[in-house]
Amino acid sequence: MAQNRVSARGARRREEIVAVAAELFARGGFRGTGMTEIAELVGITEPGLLYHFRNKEGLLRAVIEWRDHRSQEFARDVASLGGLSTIREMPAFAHRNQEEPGLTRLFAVLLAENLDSGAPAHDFFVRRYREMRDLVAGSILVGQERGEIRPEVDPRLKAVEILATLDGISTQWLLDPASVDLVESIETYARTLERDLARAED
Amino acid sequence: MAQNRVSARGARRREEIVAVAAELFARGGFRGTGMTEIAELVGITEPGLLYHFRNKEGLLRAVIEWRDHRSQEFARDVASLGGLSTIREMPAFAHRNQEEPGLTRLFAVLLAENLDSGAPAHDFFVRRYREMRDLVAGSILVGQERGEIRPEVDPRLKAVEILATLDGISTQWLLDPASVDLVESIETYARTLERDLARAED
DNA sequence: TTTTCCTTACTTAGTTGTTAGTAAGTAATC
DNA sequence: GATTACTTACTAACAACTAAGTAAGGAAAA
Repeated sequence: MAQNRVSARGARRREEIVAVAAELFARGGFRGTGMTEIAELVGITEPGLLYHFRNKEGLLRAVIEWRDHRSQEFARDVASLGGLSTIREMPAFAHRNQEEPGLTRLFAVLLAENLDSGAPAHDFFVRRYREMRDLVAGSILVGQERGEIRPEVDPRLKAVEILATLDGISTQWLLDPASVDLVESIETYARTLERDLARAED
Repeated sequence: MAQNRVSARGARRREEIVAVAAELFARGGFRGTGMTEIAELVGITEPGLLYHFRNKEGLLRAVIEWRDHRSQEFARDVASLGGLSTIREMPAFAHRNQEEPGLTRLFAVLLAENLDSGAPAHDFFVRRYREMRDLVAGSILVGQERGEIRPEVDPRLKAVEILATLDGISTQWLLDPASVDLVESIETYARTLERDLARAED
């Protein structure tokens, strides 16, 4: 077929399609978005899309992979700091999400759509969250080794909690941005966390 | 039409349908679940469903209302305790969710499907989360008046954070129950919260 | 430099399956 | 004997996807 061939023109077109699809999937979900809708916005016919992507699921995969790269890069950078420094980067993370709500929304919507095992991207999200938890837990462990973080903290449980809170705040913000201030909420949470993790010595 | 008439037989049938629909919406979402699928599982034809419910969205509304009643009852009971007592009821909340994952899953899936304003149940979820935040914030305020909770805590921001964490933990558990222990995670979070909210006096 | 020719990037037209929802008639129930 | 609770038969719209043909681009040959 065609997807394997590397052609500058085609690659550019594919990126264009992926960007549009990401936008629409973020709004309406995978199941709620039709190929026609995507095609129309790209300025192509429906079979034109299917020339570039084997099928709708292939397009979904491309969207996820593309967006995941950027997202994981950032996460890895932040986590590599280790310990409390990682936590202090959380407001930056919030700012980025606020300015680019598409990414945040895309993953929130797709995650829920793929909770069920058997859903097209279920395994991807299982893997992703395991990796993220490992990343955060590792960062906590580093903090404990440095003596910045209380040793009684269970890194794995705290990782679940931190990711949960960040996701949950983002979701409430996406639902009702007039009522929930993303940056303020995450900044406050970061302070809470710092207080929580730091050894009680004052 | 028919929905207004009150007939014992019909009411029972409607409940039956709502229960089945809730189960299927929880697995596959609203958009991912067909009327035929629901009808088949109820043991009725598709137009048979539409006799009881004006259309698919009407069925969704019925499902949400039904499940929301039970859910909010519980939330109200717990919040009425006020202060730290409310937080100490969180493990019970976790146990209930674990034993009845349908409800948890239903709301997680439907919430994400309705993030977009214009989605059929968007307004419902906006209202629901505002109410829940008010409920939790009120409970924190009570705790502060009693002197159980530090006065520096911002009740509204802490309410966002608490709901976020509970939702986020539930979602991770739904996605990957083998990796995330719902009850343990929430119990640990409850302890964290108690430590966080209590005045620092030891 | 122009012609040849293959590959890439599509289009038009159509298929098949499924969707929510309707119209009209019928069986059960009170 | 009317109201309630359906059924069968259908429709119109739309879903993802396929088949087959074509236009444009770029590289190589004449």
